[in-house]
Amino acid sequence: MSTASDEKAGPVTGPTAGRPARGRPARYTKDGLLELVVKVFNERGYEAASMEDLAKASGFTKSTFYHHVSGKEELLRMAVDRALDALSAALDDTMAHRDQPVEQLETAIRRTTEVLLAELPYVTLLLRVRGNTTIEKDALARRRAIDARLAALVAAAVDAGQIRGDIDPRLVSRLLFGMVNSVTEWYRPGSRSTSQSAIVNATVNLAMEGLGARRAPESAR
Amino acid sequence: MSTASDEKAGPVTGPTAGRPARGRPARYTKDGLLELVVKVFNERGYEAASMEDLAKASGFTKSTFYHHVSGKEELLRMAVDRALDALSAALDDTMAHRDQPVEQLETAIRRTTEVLLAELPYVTLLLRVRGNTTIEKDALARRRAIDARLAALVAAAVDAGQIRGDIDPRLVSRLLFGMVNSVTEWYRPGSRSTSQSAIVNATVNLAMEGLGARRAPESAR
DNA sequence: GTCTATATGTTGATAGAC
DNA sequence: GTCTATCAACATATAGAC
Repeated sequence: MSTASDEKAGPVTGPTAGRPARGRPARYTKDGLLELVVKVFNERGYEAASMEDLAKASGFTKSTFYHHVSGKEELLRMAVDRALDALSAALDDTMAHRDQPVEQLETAIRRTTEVLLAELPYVTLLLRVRGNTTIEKDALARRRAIDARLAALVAAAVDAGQIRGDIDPRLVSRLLFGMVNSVTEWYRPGSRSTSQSAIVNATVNLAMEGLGARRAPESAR
Repeated sequence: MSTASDEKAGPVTGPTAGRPARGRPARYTKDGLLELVVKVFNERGYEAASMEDLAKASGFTKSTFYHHVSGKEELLRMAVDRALDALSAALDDTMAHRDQPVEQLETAIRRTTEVLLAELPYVTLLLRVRGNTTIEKDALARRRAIDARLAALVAAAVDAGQIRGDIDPRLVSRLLFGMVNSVTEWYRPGSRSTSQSAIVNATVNLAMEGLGARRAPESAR
């Protein structure tokens, strides 16, 4: 549960085979069970998803389900931590290369979008967290830290004169990564009409160049 | 409750004065009460907000509150309809002017952002609807219709050769209006640091021109 | 119009037999 | 490890006294 990609082992990722037989109904890896739980969280909403929903989706009874997991909040924590770890790692990696600020910014947009697509259910859940419990507030704090690093990247590129400086860098950062994050609202894996690489390239290109319209000199209104 | 802006009458928009007195505790216009309800929905989440929460926030007991409103779902319907009516009206207005496609698109981005800021709580609630009940499914259907009209505006501008055509128009539309909608995630009214007009201009300018970086000719990866 | 009291169902979580 | 049975708390919603 510590990092994003460590599978426990073996070929088992879902129910062992077909029907959950009685007596020995289903078997999951930790990650396999988490994946299923997050799917239900995203479909029904975290609050609205009951432990009975989760148990039924896994093929366990509610009580057996409790034997495998510690509680609803802990499931949420594992899920959002996975998203936050992946996003942080991508950003660490981006800033490890001492490129030009504008190149770092472009890489950050690209890598963030890639992580979002690779860890879609976990990031989706993370972005819907609104922060009542301690776990949610911790997740929001980690998110804010990431947002601050992204905003700093924008500011650095402005200071270097490599991108436009007529908009507040924090506002630019919010809008740009708001665009990136909005992908969770509609993308569904396996969509034949829109490949992941097309989404990544579109996000980067729209961020850097916009619609590319020739515009009349704008002023008031 | 039919349209977005019709106040019932009079100066009353919140509790009449100070403490809700016993026997005649509070008085709201329909819109005033809805505004308060939507505030609680957005703070706690629609599902998580109980009718008792809403009643307490209004100064009524739960039972009295039920005397004024018909139920939780109907409150949701009124709120999301208000957002949808406002967005539809802005789009109707935009397309009524027979400007160039690229101008219509720019106006749509501007007007949509303005509506989002003017009706922030209602649009925020609308954007969080995930669709289990009939009311939610109806709201999502109306949203999809609006999204389709926006995507058509993008496609028309591409066809007219006025904006870039190297990205699927539907993808462009999703990303651009995903950026616009992301404003609900962070904007709080009364923010002195970021005026509404600054947000609107930033949204339009970023959409049209992007970061304005001079980029190396891109290809692979 | 507002209240107290309650009907009816669901929630997250546990106890204990097998 | 899985089950049945059960818990206290809380949900939406209503009935009826005042």
